[in-house]
Amino acid sequence: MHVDARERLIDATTELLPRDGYSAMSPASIQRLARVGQGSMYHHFSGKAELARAALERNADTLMVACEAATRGEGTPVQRVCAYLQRERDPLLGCPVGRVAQDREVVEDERLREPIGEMFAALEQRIAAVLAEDARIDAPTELAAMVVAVLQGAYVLARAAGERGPFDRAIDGATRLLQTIDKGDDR
Amino acid sequence: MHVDARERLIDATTELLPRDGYSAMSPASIQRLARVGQGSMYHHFSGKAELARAALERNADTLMVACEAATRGEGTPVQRVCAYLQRERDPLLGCPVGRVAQDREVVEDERLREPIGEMFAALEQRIAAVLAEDARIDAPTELAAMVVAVLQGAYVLARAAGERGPFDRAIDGATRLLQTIDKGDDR
DNA sequence: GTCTATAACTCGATAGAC
DNA sequence: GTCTATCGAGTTATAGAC
Repeated sequence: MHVDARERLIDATTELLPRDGYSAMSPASIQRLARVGQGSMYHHFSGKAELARAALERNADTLMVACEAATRGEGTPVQRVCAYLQRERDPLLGCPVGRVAQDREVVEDERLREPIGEMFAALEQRIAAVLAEDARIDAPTELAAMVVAVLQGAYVLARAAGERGPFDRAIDGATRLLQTIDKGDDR
Repeated sequence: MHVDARERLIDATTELLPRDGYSAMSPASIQRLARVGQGSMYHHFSGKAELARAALERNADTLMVACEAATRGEGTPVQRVCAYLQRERDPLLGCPVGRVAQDREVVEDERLREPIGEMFAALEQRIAAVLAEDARIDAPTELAAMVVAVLQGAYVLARAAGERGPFDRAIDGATRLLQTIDKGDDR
């Protein structure tokens, strides 16, 4: 079985984006990993930006699906959001999408920023909707933004520390705090 | 009154680091802003990395001082931590220190990662110490990590969205949640 | 559709005059 | 201590053969 070059290029970019970021990810490295030549890459994509956008959209989809799966489980709304927070992640690598949101080139190119902004907005909305199922929780919108922010910030701290400790502490702190507002009696 | 070239170089780098990140910040732009020539810069510093480290240390010091000032005020421990969260910031620019913590070149160069990691550790410790003043708060260490993470994540969300909305929501959510554990009777 | 060669540019850093 | 000229490497992208 053999996937075509276009597909392999997106696969490779999907893998390299979180590792190198956008600016530091060179077309040469993509071509190497995808086992695709220079000319081939520029045949399928107009350039690095278009390829990165395709890969970002794919990574964003994957994360959205994972969020929906994690929050669809059993338990109170708060418990389901906590389950999402506790998901398996690789803190030292960085978030496959958020990792590049600090990159200046990305933020200044609307085509690249768009899929990232949309994913975070969708994540926030999804989590807010789950929390809103419990009518006694006020400000579900703000709590949802906080949940997404804790995750992204936890990645930043882990990378800055060179170890996952701060990541786990931050997630743990957020989980504990959320549980204190969970009355846990609406199942 | 006239500051020497060395000082102007650090000043300029201090300003450019949060704006451009590390990789995208070129020595040429530093020289332009500092009104210092190429040769002069390489006379005072061994290169871009050494200059960036000096600037990062300065930015980290500034932020630590601001955190200590904000948490030294009136009110319960939780109120003082919330006051720190609510400090005036420029979400679309990015944190003067955390902004570069995602950069691969920075993370892989111990000389650059060190001052960043140390600042976050110090922030966490400071906030944990404040929260620990209230003996009824459990897991002050984890809550402190969460507070620092929320801030860093809020920056990420704002840059990804291209507007400060998500930043304000995340800070607001964290503030509200923290206030729910504040019994507010130990002053 | 894929290849190789190379253009056009920018990067960080160095050399050597003054 | 500061200047200008330049190096060598690496960048994204294009040209043109196959």
